[in-house]
Amino acid sequence: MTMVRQTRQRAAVIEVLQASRAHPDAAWIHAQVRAQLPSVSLGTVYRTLDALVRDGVVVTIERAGQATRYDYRHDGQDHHHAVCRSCGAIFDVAAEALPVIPTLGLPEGFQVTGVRLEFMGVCPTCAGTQNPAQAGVAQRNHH
Amino acid sequence: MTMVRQTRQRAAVIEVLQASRAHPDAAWIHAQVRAQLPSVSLGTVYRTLDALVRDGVVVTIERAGQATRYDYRHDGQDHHHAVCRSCGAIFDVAAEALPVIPTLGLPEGFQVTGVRLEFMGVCPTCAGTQNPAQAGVAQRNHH
DNA sequence: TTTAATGCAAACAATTTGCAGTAGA
DNA sequence: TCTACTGCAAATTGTTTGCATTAAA
Repeated sequence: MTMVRQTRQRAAVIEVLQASRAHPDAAWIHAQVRAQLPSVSLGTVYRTLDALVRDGVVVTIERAGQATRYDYRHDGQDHHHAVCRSCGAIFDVAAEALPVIPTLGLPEGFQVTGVRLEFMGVCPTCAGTQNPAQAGVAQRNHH
Repeated sequence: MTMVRQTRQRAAVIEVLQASRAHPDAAWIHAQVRAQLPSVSLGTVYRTLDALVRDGVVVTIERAGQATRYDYRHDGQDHHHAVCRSCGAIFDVAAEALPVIPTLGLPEGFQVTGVRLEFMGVCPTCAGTQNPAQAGVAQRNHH
């Protein structure tokens, strides 16, 4: 039987994740965790995040060439994202604001474990400016 | 004024894209293009694909650590995807099968240019087998 | 004790970029 | 002609992996 172990580093990663709604990436999470446990490696952060994603506790926003952003599902609440094409800022969109998406048109027998909905577009700041805002983890909802 | 030029390599990339509904990645597209124009570089393929994505002609499916898959929007028709977590197979889901998604709950002033909807889950083949199918470009809708 | 989880560093792979040369307009 | 586009190769960068060690159960 496989056995999942409760470790200090795993707890730290989860804690950082829960405390942030800024859609952090692995490197940022790593830095935060190191403030508590200086010896934790980036590899461990990645492995822990993978496990959390598999468990459905954490959701990812993946963009080619850019670091994956991780999003803790607070209270198991579903929500979706609006991603600015220009500056990379990510905004939360409450799932309640959207209708339940029926799983029609799927291949016969496909078992859905999660739905990912992303609105691509231009955020208010970038829409109004010539020079787009700088993307970053710290900066969020920059409007 | 910027000027977009019609080049042989760009035409070849578009042609390959239009001919395939298998959600190919850049390397596969490159190989196909080279069958016609052996000198075309992978860099050019990437640059061309980027332009097509910007123009909204092509849609991407991005997964961390894996190659981005490119999907030509035939007839400008919107459609979404079902991605198998186990083998990576990608299935098309007709947009008609889904309700129009209202853009409520978005940040004030966010201009939506595209919606990306992905059903994550397990495909019929992987659900029924212990050992998952091999993911690949050639293999599509393996049920 | 048993073996999952870790830290470290090296390996990998996808994508981007600088630059000199090519070819559309 | 003019300059967008190309090919090439090197550089980046996010992510994964092998292995000896540590620590949770």
